[in-house]
Amino acid sequence: MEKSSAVAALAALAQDNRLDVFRLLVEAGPDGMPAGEIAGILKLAPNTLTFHFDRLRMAGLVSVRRDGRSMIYAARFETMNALLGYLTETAAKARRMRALPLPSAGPRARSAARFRLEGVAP
Amino acid sequence: MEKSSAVAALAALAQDNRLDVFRLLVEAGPDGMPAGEIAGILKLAPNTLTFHFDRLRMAGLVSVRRDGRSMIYAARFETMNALLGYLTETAAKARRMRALPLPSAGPRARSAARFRLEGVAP
DNA sequence: GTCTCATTTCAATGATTCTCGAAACAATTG
DNA sequence: CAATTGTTTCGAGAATCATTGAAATGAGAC
Repeated sequence: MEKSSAVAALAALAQDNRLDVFRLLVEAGPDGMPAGEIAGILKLAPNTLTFHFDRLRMAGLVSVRRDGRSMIYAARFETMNALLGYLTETAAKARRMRALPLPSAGPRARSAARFRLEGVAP
Repeated sequence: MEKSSAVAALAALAQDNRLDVFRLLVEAGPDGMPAGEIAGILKLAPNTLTFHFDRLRMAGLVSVRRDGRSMIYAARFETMNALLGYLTETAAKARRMRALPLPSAGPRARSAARFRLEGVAP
């Protein structure tokens, strides 16, 4: 992931309502959730929610599809994984540069950066 | 980590210059780096840099100490780890709720969320 | 077709954000 | 002490952001 994409994704998540929306969509899984249901749960005005969806969508963090008159939004796990990768990548580089400190000093070994969000975005 | 802290940290990192600053500080390690050196490398006006340091500091992502007339800024790995934890936590919950999909369908197993940034903030 | 439901678009507003120039402050140097 | 260096504080300005109310669009129901 490039820096500009990382900044976009971070900015998209750096807002109370949007973070709530995204976390709700992650819980909902790959099938997503209709906009109206999210508006009901989070008590957000529909037009305000559209505004936030746009931000999340521009950052590649959610996808949309139409089902009847509902719009179904879903989390894009791929992008979230890429963001987490970008954030831990810097740490990995730093670790390499600092030549593996505390090789046997500490009781428990430091684990390498590993993570994965599950799911497939449509 | 609480949601408000996560939003604060995300917002602090969601800006080009600040992300550069933070990544530079992560590379610099626990000993940190003087403000002037960062200003030189990233070509930022000193007062602009102070503005960004304040954001990062308010979010708990960096610490400061004075050394002579230099201010030494250092990344607070603890906070960054907490943020990564917060972000992956949601995913873990979602995974549990969706009852471990693809238990043996894929060739390689999905690993649990594990990460760690190294270092100790002063 | 008309009606209703779900969501989006548009325009306006107050709040924040980022950057800059000028001035102030702190600590070392001469 | 005055001069210099490194950084912060202050004030201002343009830009972006989040929210709102009103109107428009899209799709199914009657």
